[in-house]
Amino acid sequence: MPAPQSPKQNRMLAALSLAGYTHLLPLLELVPMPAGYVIYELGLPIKYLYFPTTCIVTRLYETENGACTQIGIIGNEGLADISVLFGGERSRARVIVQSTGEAYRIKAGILKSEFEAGTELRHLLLRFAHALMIQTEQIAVSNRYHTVDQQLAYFLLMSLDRLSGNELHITHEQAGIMLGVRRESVTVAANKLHMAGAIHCRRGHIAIADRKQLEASAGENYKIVKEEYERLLETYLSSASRFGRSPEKQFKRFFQSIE
Amino acid sequence: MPAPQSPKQNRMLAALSLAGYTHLLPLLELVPMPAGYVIYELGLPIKYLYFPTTCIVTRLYETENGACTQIGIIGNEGLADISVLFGGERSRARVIVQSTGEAYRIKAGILKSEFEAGTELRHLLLRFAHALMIQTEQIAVSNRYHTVDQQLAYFLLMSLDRLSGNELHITHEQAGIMLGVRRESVTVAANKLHMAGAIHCRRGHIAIADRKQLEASAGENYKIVKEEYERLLETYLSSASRFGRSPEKQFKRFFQSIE
DNA sequence: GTGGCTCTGTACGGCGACACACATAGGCAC
DNA sequence: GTGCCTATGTGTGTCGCCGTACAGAGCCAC
Repeated sequence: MPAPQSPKQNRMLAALSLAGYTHLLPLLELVPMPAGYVIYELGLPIKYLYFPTTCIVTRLYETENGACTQIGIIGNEGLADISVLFGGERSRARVIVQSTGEAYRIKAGILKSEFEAGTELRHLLLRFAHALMIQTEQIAVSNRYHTVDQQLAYFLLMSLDRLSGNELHITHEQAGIMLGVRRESVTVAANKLHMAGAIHCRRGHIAIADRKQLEASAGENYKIVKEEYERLLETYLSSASRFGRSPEKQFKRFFQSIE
Repeated sequence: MPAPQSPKQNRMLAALSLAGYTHLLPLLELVPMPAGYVIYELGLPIKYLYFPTTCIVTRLYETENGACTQIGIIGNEGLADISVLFGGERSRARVIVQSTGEAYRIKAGILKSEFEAGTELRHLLLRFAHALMIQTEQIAVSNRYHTVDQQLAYFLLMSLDRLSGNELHITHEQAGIMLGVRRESVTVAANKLHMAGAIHCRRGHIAIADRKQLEASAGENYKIVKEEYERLLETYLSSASRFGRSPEKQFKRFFQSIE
């Protein structure tokens, strides 16, 4: 495991080759990320992009009348927010810190240039973007077909996968905002999950009691996204070793035949 | 207007510089795209990517028990399917032809190489990917908050924006599959839109009667995505002129500093 | 025109979530 | 402990969509 307070706590950064990492290192700055901090919002200028280490970041979509839905969650496997790199300056998504922690930030313009220039970083970022898209697609499906119970289970699992403990500091009200449902619906759903033995609730806290049970409650919903993220992390690892040896050469061979 | 049966009917290809376009041209092949043709499905090999000209392509997401939801629609402004370029080989999205027409196809491996190599094409593709992500995000929100009427209106507008006429060849059953609702719900919703004077239905056909009214029925849903796609097309136009003059200059500096 | 298939319209009970209202309980400040 | 604020639990009526069932209507083949 990497030492505390190292950029390598972010798995994407850890996946970089030595050359790529040392190149990026002086451009990174450790910053605290308090819950509620707005990283990106329509109309606000974007100065920095963030590689989370111990915080988690949520992508929300707000409708005209103020209703929200979470459309993605980002932990130490990624970057907040990737959409800036795609050239579409405007997005209705609002990106905020969901859980207090730390991140390494980098000037948005610099990372954009790095994204343009270096194949290695770009590959990692695109691969991550793909996983994020699958997350959003899955949420779209979930919003149509799944019950609040299932969605709450999914949300808890996704969040806790990206945190060290097994307890989430969140009220039913806040969870309701994330899921785009009423606070009361969260309460009812949480009670169902509690009855099933999956979670344990305290005032302002939700903890996993039985992970297997919780995963069962979430259904295919979680399974698919989890698998995708496991594949993402595998890609990170293989990328690190591949690029570690001889950056560009190995990369070319990769396209000729899959090793 | 471009001549019939030219790759320039696809707006992304039309946005390329002369150099980029002539480079790509011999690699493109005109193919008919019959409705229902599967472009991409989990488990099937991907040989070709498609630049639609007169067809429209839909991205569906299928759950384990066979229920579907549309998570995106692609016309002559884009490419089907971009996810292949991102390095995530697997996606649960199924990409099929929704409306019969034509497209220019290119070998997936070749376009992937072009995507890696050329900044111009990559910029266009990423910009398009951003618009597609916003579409998916919007659908996620829509699936939570909007009624079937609104979603049907949105679907009709998005489809007909990408076709030449103002009539869609589609049954209520098929529309129901796209929206992820029952056939009967589509019938009821279509009648509401008909009563409002927005559309006119025939057996197997739905036509716009009053576009303003239909847009009003769709709500912010459509407006946001439409604006995003207008911005995308503007980017295409400005890109064509910018790259026409001096292609790689702005990124050269960073290539040097990397080495 | 006639038959037959597909598409469309309508109805009814059920369920999940919503809006609203209100009661209870946890935990911090003092 | 006491008070107070916030978080949580519960109930009632409404609404939108689902599942199911069935009737009518359009259109092609013959």
